[in-house]
Amino acid sequence: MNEPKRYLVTSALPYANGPLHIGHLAGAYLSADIFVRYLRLMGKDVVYIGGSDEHGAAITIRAKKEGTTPRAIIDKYHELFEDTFQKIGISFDKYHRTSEQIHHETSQDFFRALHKKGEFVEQTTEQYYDEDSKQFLADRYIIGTCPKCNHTEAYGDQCENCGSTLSPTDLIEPRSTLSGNKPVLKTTTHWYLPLDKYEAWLREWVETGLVDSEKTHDPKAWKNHVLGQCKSWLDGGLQPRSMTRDLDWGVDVPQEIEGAEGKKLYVWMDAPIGYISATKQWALDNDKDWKPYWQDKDTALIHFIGKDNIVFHCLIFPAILKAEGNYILPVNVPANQFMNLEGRKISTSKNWAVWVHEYVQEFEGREDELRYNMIRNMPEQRDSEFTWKGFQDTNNNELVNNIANFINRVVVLTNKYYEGSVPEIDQRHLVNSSVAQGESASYKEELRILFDGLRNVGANIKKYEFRAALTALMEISSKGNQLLQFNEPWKKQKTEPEDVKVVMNLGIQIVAALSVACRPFLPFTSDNLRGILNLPAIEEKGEWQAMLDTLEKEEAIIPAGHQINKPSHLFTKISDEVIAAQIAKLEATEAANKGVEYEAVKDTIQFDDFSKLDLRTGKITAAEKMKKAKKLLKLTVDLGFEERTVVSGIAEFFKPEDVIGQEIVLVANLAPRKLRGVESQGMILMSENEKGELGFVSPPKDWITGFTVR
RNA sequence: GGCGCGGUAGCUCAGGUGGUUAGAGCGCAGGAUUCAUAAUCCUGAGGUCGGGGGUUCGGGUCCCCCCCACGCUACCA
Repeated sequence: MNEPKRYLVTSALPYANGPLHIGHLAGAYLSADIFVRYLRLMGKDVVYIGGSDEHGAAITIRAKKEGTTPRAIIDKYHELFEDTFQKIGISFDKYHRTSEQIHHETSQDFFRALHKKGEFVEQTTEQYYDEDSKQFLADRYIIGTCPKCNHTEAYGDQCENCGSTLSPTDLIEPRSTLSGNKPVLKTTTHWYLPLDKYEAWLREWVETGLVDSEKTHDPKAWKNHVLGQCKSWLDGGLQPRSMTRDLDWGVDVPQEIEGAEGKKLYVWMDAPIGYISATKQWALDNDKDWKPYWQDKDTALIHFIGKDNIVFHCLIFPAILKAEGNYILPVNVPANQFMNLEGRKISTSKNWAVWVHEYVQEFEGREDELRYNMIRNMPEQRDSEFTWKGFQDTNNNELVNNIANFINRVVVLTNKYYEGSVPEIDQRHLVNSSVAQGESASYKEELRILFDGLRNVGANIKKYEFRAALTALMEISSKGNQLLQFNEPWKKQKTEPEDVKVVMNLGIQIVAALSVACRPFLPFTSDNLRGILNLPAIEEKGEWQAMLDTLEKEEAIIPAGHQINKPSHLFTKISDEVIAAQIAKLEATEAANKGVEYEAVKDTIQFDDFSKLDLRTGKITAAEKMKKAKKLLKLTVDLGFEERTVVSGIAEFFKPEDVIGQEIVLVANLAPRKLRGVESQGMILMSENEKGELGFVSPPKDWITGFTVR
């Protein structure tokens, strides 16, 4: 494949429902930011797109819960996202939002196009409709009595009391959460994308890179886990997926289409199109044409995402793009895995996270320090881990001791020996090689080493191997330290000043190269370093390429005679106290999470209701693991007067051999139900603690089985 | 249960198509050095490459089985 003419790079749209944490950064934003900054530095035509994902039922439900409007919620998070990204240096060309008019129009146009081409399959089903509110009710907007446990507040998709997965029509006495009225069943039509029909070409595209016999990407360049995940879905057989929902918050299905009233686009149809509408807005703002970026075969489209989004970006969105017909498909989807925090999964709901907006506030001016650690531990091939101790170590050992110290040494010596003026050199004077101790090297040979080092950084970035690229960057700095160490200018200055000039000139060239090469990773440091060197700020317009061109000719990047500024420290150490405070913050979270939360007592029932239950003491006499089920055990329960077979979801906590002989309480008159092909005749009472662990509710030891409990 | 990515030095991780004594950074030990934010440089110790079989002259690398962690999915009466 040829070098693309232009690049369109996207980062996953964060959902406007909670703040950004370090996992987001490490997953989809830093990698993309490094990539696009590098491309810009190489003089490439690149547009980097992001935006807030502001639709979907979760936002409406949250608004309802907090007594506010969806609009207020999305505004709050959109502002927070924009501010946070800007402060941590994610260099979007356009950070947009899906609530904008242009986005609604763009996604509706997409829908129209697919509808017109007959790509959709229409399917009509019966769903609940609220006649007062005049709208169909999403599963979560219907509550009623659970058919399984008789809980009166079960949702249409799930009963939170017994955990059953439900469908709204399962509910007894359903009522609308909007009006409280009884909803009526009404037919509704939805538009399905027949993914099953696209399966063949999707498979060929993913596995070989061929679309309509044209090579569009190299599958070997895709990550293993991305290919594996795609193949897993393809092998499982793709199902038609509804592209519309009966909701009141989202993009309207184009109203001229029959039956569109009250219908919204499915968020996973609407959100990725957000990349396109944001590109349109960028083009309007900058007087450009958006179309080549999405429709020209010479454009490389790259989606940076976390592993949870693989199926949408590698199968569903490409299917939508191809069905429309005018669009290119992504050349790569370099999904990252997840980043854990101090040994545990990051959890927004448990507040187990390092929030980026808090970091930029508490560590103002230390944005690059977090970026550095995130990149160094980026979960490129497998899950990785952030620890505050590790953060301190990488800062103190690598940023301070290696790179900042090297730069400081060069700047201090240049000021001391030459009053800050880059020394004129005589190239006949050789230096001790920075890479082979004891051997000598010419000025030009050392420039070549620097050139190779820079190329190595760039090559790794283009391969999406950002950790390796960062290591390559640090190697340049390490070689700088070696150059000084092997040549000892502080000793030779008195005896061989001409040799020292060559060494120090090289030192300055390396520092100047670092000011460009660190840019994708550490943009703020790049600015600071340019200031120390008294060089113009980087605009990310081909500077890296220009530098390579110069070095390839074995010429200096900074000419002799250039005046640099006084030294100042680029990075400073982070103390144990600062780290301890952050760890204490996490420990406080942990302590707060440990506090026992009691569930609210349910609605009062009458004695009659209770007496409907027939509870009996029993004893487990046999137990075996159910095949093809992780959580299920098949138990035989002795009730004295009869034996029952009960299937129970306790396999994660109890081994079959451990529960034999266990005395239990059984709901003996629960309607039987088939589970994995086995009829379960009753339900064993279990108590669940705050960790979700289960324990038996038992009668006294050696109690007689079959007795009633009341 | 099915499918998928992983399991390599104390820690974090590299190791296309099988080939001599398995690598890096941090940490640790010893030495050199003082221009620099006690920073830097050199040397060294440390691994039965998750476990067990197999193919091969030769396996971290290929095949089979098992174990562990994570993700997707089914499943908690």
